[in-house]
Amino acid sequence: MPHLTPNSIGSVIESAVSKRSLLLGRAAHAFIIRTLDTPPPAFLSNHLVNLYSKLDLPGSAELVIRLTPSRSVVTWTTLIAGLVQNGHFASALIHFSNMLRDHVQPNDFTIPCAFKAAASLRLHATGKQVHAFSVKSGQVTDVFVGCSAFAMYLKTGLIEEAKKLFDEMPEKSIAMWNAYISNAVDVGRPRDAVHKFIEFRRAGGNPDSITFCKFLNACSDASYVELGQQLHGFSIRSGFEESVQVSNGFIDFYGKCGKTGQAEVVFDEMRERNDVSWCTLVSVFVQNHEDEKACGVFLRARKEGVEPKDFMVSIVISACAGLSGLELGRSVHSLAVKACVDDNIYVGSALVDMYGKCGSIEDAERAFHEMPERNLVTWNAMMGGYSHQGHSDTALALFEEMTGSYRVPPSHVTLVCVLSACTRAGAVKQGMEIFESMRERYGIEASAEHYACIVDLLGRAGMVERAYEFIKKMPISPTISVWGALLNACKVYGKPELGTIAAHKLFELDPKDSGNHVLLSNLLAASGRWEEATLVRKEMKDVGIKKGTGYSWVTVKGKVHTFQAKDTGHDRNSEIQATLAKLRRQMEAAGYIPDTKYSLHDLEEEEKMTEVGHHSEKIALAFSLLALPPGVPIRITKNLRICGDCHSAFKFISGIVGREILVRDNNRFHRFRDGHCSCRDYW
DNA sequence: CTAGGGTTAG
Repeated sequence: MPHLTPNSIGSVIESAVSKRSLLLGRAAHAFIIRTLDTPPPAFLSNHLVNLYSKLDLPGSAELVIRLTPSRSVVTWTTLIAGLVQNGHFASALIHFSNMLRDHVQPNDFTIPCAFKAAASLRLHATGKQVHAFSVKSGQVTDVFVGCSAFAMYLKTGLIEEAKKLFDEMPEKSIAMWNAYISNAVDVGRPRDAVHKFIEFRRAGGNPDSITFCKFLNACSDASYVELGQQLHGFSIRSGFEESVQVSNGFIDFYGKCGKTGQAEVVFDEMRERNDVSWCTLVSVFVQNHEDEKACGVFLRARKEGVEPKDFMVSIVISACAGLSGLELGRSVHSLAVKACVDDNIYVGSALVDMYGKCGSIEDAERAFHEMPERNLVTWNAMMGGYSHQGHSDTALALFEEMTGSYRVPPSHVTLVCVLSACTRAGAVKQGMEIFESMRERYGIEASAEHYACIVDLLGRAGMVERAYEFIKKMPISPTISVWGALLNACKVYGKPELGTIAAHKLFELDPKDSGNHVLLSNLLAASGRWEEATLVRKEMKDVGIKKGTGYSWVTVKGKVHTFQAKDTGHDRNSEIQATLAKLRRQMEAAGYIPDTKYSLHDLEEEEKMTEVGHHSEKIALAFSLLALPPGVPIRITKNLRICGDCHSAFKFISGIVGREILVRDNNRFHRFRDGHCSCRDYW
């Protein structure tokens, strides 16, 4: 490289920075040391500081600074800006004061960095000092300086100071409006954000891509669905159809409003996508419980060569949790290890959650213990896993450990886990005590979810009337899950009157749901109130509510086998039928009597018996017994709730064949072993 | 060679 001039070395370093190539940058640095005088020209030192601070090697950058006698404002600012960009806010502030001690005056590039660092650390006193400095030097009126000072006051919560600054600014850049709107969204005041946007438009402002993104967040947070849709037209007219960020914002907005179809349309129509586009679409499907679609988009992304980063991996793992897809979950786990993202706290928490929901508590524990750091979500996931699997005592012990020795303050999610663990353990007294001390001890206001837990707690313990009295005294209006818990208890303990009250509340709140009608009708039938039961069925038919088709599925060697009731379409059908017949004989010998009230059709008794014998979960079980090697636990997933007859049949079968049977239905998890189920009181 | 406001999650 004989012809390299200092100027061209500068360009080489510049390109190393833009390509983020440390190798190239180090080569240039070595070349400088070998061929040029020490110290090199000041501008080359600046280039080197820029290189190391952008590539997040602050130590090397500091070293270059120390070896540069002619440190200028640019040298210092380059270092500080790099530190801020890489999130090292405290060192940025330390170097800001080092710079002052070095008698170098900050310019209007330096001060915004200092404001940003102070704001990110919520150091309002430091922020005020920087502000005072910029007033004295006359720099506040600069649009960048003023805007960053304004943003600092917003972030540190000094709203009055922020407003004063806003009004005093001679020229308001769009960044100032964006900072305002964005802050309103961040502090949970989306309506303020919307009002500010309208004020901005009245003042003649034209939104840019950042305004659109933040405004969309405000729309979804405040459920302003129509406003967001109107904005879609406006954004296209303003020429933002090509903006990847804005399109990503619309995908997210439509997803949060439950319009997954629209979200997909926006995604499909994008000419260019980045990995955020893919992640957003996957998470849209997960948020709306369309986990299969989420996995489908993920596989498509893999095919298109999108790198599996921590973000994507954590979302896909939660999709696997929703599907109870242990095999797929394991394969995403190994992908996470290969991509070196399994150390990420989001990924780790998602793994704990996934293994817990898939019924593999040992894997959940392993993932939990292997995590380098844990946060509240990690603890919640582990506790949820234990509680879900019926290990109530372990869940409660973990709660003690978390709040006691680890001093992690619980969230409302934690308390839902704890209360449901109490329910499973039948610990009424303990559960009530925790519930009543929530506000005082943990500063958590009980939400409808917590009330539902208590109704469930009392209901499952057989105190159905007390549960109803409890609902009547609720200070907030009871939700679907509250009445659902009561109806469930009425079903278990045969309380047709209360059950009818609960069910009718549910019909109002959730008119399209078929499950509640079926539950009430079964309850009435079981209590001998045949006419009322028939009436509920008739009502259901009249209003046009259909019971969704029930599916059960199992995964064998990575292939998913799906079954419906009375399914005869599988390749191994004749073997399946033979297994079902054999199982029925063995069960009957052990004392099993088919419970025909779970047959939903108007048939003769004999036919009903045959029908319940061919529910999708039984077929899936027969197939699993054929297809899986002996001793391996059988995992069945069902999109509806497992039927009561199948539930008792599975208990018998688990004893007869000596196998563990794990069923994940759309309500809960069942582990059948040695003639028992982990949910004991459920049916 | 240096700057403000910013899209995705458990």
